[in-house]
Amino acid sequence: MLSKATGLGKASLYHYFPQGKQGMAKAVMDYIASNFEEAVLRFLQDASTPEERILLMCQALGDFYAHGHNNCFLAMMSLGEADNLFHDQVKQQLEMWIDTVTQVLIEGGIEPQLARERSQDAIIKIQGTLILVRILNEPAIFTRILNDMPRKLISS
Amino acid sequence: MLSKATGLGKASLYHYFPQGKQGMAKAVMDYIASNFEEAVLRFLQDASTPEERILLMCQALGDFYAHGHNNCFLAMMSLGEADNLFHDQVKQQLEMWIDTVTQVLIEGGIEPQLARERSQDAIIKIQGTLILVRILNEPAIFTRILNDMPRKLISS
DNA sequence: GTCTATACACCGATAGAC
DNA sequence: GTCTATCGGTGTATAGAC
Repeated sequence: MLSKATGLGKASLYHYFPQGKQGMAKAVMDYIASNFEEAVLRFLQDASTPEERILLMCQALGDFYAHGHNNCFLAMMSLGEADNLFHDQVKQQLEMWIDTVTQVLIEGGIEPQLARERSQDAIIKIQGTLILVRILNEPAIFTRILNDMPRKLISS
Repeated sequence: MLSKATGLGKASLYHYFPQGKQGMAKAVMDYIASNFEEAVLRFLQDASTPEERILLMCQALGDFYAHGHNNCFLAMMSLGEADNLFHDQVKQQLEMWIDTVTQVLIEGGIEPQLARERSQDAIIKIQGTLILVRILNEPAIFTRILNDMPRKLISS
């Protein structure tokens, strides 16, 4: 697939990625992590109110996951052989996401432990919804969950 | 793996499964579906109250997924090449689970549409939690989600 | 039914020419 | 840098003896 997409032969790809398959996979991971930060996490570091930041993140999530049609790359990489090679990196990315949301909720006046649980709950829902939508082919579920998310995160 | 586990040579396995890999995978799917029905869904058809049935199902789910240490086979089969071969069967299984929970909630006096959404929410949480626990290696999250689940499903 | 032997395609990777 | 050719290994499956 990479060969076809780039127009390069296999050997040329191995020239750019001396670490072979693992190097190519890491490049994809880094690329997606960078995208996610730019397209989603960025809103959590805005100057606006915590409520507004949460709302913006949820909207951004809809686009990032193509309203349920994209899979989560982190979830993919936590399976099979990839898990052996990238577990630490995947874990770190996910923890960063949870921590960032937690911090915003704390700034919004929510108790630290509750903030952490709500943050976990939100990401659990994203992940679970992507699975349901993928299997059932009902994008409306993704929309429903994402619409409810800001309120569930910030309500007192 | 199958050869080692059964003590049979490859050719013998192909004798029992003339459909090859696909036949073997289907056997695994059917086996797990049967287990799930016997170990989890069974409680939803009990003679007790809807509340009690939901509670029993949630307890059974904890064991079935080894408190977060097992992956969901349906979720696995919805990825990659397997999805092409088994999408319909996977979808049917998942719909059956959602429908069964929905029916119990309706019997418990919850409006049909809300019942359906709550049922989806519960299964979303199971799926999402399995991903988080697998990546973060924090089984406590699974316990927390499962403990809250009966209340969230049946509360008025 | 089970085995050994084999076919065949693909994957990950490298060698070496240009 | 890019290519063709090739290697070793593995996965899926079959042939044919017993």
